[in-house]
Amino acid sequence: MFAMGNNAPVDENETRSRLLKVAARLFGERGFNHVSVRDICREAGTNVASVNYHFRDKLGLYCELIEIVAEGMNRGKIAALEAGAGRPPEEQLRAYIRGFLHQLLDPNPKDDSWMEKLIAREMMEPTPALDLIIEKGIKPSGERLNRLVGDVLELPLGDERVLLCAGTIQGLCLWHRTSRSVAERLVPNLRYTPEVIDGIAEFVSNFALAGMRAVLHGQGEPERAPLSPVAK
Amino acid sequence: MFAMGNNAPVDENETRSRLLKVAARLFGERGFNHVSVRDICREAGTNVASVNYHFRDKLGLYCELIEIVAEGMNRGKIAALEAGAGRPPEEQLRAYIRGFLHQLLDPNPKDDSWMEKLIAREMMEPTPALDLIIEKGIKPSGERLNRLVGDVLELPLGDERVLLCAGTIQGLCLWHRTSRSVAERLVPNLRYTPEVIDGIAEFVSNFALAGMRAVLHGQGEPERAPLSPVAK
DNA sequence: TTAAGTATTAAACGACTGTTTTAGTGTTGT
DNA sequence: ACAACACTAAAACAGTCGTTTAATACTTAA
Repeated sequence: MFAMGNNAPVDENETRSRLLKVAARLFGERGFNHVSVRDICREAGTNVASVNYHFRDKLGLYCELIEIVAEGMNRGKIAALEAGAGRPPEEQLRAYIRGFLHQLLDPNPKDDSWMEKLIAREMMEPTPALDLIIEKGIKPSGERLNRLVGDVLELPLGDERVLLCAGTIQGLCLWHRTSRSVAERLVPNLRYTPEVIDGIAEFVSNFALAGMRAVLHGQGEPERAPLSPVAK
Repeated sequence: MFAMGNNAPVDENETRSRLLKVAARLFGERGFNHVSVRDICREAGTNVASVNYHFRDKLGLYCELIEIVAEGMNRGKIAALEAGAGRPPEEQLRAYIRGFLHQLLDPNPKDDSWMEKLIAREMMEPTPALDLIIEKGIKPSGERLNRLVGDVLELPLGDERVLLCAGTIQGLCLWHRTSRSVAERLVPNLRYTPEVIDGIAEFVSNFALAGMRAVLHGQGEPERAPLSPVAK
């Protein structure tokens, strides 16, 4: 039943939860491939074999972590979305971008910002867990963004332009995460304070909203090239 | 054993140039950390020790490669820039974006597209060669883009909005490289044919030009947050 | 012809990786 | 008491990594 043979039973299986906690931090900081099982166990104060005992293998720990954190992230985002349900869609989109950027760039991260960073990592350096990440993290998050973009553009969700714009907005945000290491070298004394992140969010929002409207009204040269990725 | 002290000097030091050629391809495909010295030597048909003999170590080979390819890339970009010198800046910017995306996404890459992919990689997963990459690849390339953006916006090069817009355009292009692994899973049968890449370039150009103009004319809410990354 | 220098080779080194084995805890249900 | 169970511990395993060593062959210069 419960309280199985645990030697130091603080809560149900302390070792297991310590591993999850440490692994979440390390994977978020360095990514799956740059964290060894021994790193995790050393910081968790457990034996090297504990990961394999509790999670089958390293990837098992990683996947379980993804499921846990994805659930928390989605709950948080649904709450944020419902909080601004009445407001104009533009304003909701601005809030989305702002929240997204804070989770990606805040140097004092909350626990639930792990997923966003992981998505950024997994895109550049996919692991066998990419499918799980897409299903649990990217798809749910992307659907909400799609709906917001569709509201702003007053287009149905399935419209190709909505999908492209939503993807582009995700890209604009993730870009600021990806380019951090370079930005910090090009701009000395760069610090991602909350005010700086707000400024970036303001810029990205303005840029994106104008870009969206241009796509809607067919600005620039008339679009004649097929936008659909499925060619011909 | 046979053919130990291999002569057959086709050109000056064949082994060395074979290593460079193979390494360029493999590093471009998989990145520094995901290519082993043994991978390179196996495909080049040389001994494992050859990398260390000719380039001191793995990083030495990597850095020499960066210098070589950066030179070629910059020469190519200068040529492309001068070719369109007379045309309107908007058109030049569209050509820049289109060329950039083709180098990032073409599944049958030319030799000189290695640098662009490497920059995308190094941002997410920096190696000790990041400083060299910034100096030889990102800075020269970025300066030219800055000039283009400055021309389009009719602003001086040092203007903060120019730097931000140029960086954002780079991000928009690199995003399509970064998100490939996810895009290929979300959109089945996705193939980056030249026509598809042209369509993406068209979309990105329209989106970016509109975004730039919005930043210029202060669209959206009036900008009150400090955009400068150096806070206060 | 001899000596130096260049280039290539097989083999090994030491450090690290994820994982498994084996033994040994203590707790639980009967 | 005793077997079953959940858990932990130290050690070893098998593999990969970048790098080094020592021996060997070829070219070149004296």
